[in-house]
Amino acid sequence: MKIATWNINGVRARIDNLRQWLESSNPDIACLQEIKSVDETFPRAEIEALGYHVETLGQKGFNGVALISKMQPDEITRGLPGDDADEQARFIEGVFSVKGGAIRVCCLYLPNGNPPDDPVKYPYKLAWMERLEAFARDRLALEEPLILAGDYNVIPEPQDCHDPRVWAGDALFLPTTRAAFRRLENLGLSDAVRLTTDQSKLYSFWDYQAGAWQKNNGIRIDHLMLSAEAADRLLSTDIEKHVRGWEKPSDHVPVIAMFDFSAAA
DNA sequence: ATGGTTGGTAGCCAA
Repeated sequence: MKIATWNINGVRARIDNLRQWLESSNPDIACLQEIKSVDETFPRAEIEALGYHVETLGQKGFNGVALISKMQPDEITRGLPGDDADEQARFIEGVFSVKGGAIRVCCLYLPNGNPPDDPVKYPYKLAWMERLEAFARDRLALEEPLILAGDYNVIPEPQDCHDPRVWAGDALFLPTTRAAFRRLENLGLSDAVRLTTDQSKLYSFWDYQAGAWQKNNGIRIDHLMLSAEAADRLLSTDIEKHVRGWEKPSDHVPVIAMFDFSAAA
C-alpha cells in the first residue's frame, strides 16, 4: 500500500499537477495540505473521476487539508483535539480497513510559526505541537498501525537543510521546535524516511524565491511519522523530487511510504 | 545582498 503526503499549495491552482501525479504515482491514500479552498469549491469531481474517495476540511483563503483514498474510509474525524477555539483547518483523520485490522492515517498541516518573535504565531505553533503530542499519546495507546503524515514545518536535523546557518533563527529549526518534534519521536513515532535512509540533503520543499530549486537550497519538512505497528510493515520510502520540475509546481513535493499490510497481524 | 515568488484574495497576508 502506498501512502503519500503532499503540500499542494492551492488545490485549484494545482489541479492539473494533482491529476498527473495521481495517475503516475497512483497512491492508495494521499494526504494533501494547503488546499486553500473551502469544501464547496474543492475539485472533488475531478478526483473522484480517477477512482478516489475525497474527504476535506477546507478553509477560505489559506490552510485546508484533504484525505483522498481508493478505499472508502470507515471513519473520518476533522480537527485536532485540544482547543475548541482553534478555527484553522489543519487536521483530518481517517480509519481504513486492511487485512487483519485497521490502519489510522492522519493528515496534518502544522503551523509555520514565523516570525518567531510574533506574539501569536510561534506560541500557536508550539501549542499546536503540544496538542499533537497529546493526541499521538492517545492514539499510540491503541497499538495499531498509525501514520501521522503531513507538512510538519519542522526541519528535524541539520542534515535536513542545505545550510543550517541560514535556518538557525527560523521557527522551522529553532531548538524549541526541534525539541517538540523529538518529543513526538520519544513517544514512539518514527520518521519513515529516516527508517530507510541516513542520506543527507534529502529535501521536500524548495522556496519559489532566489532560485532555491535551481541551487538545490531545500529543506525536509514533510514527514510520515509511524507507530511501531506501522513501522513494522514499512517496505520503502521515496521523495518524489521530479514533481518539483513540472510546470507550475507546488513548492513542496510528495513524500511516500510503501507498506505491506497484507500479512495477518 | 533583509532580496524575491506564488496563491488567494480584494485585508497585502501567509508561506
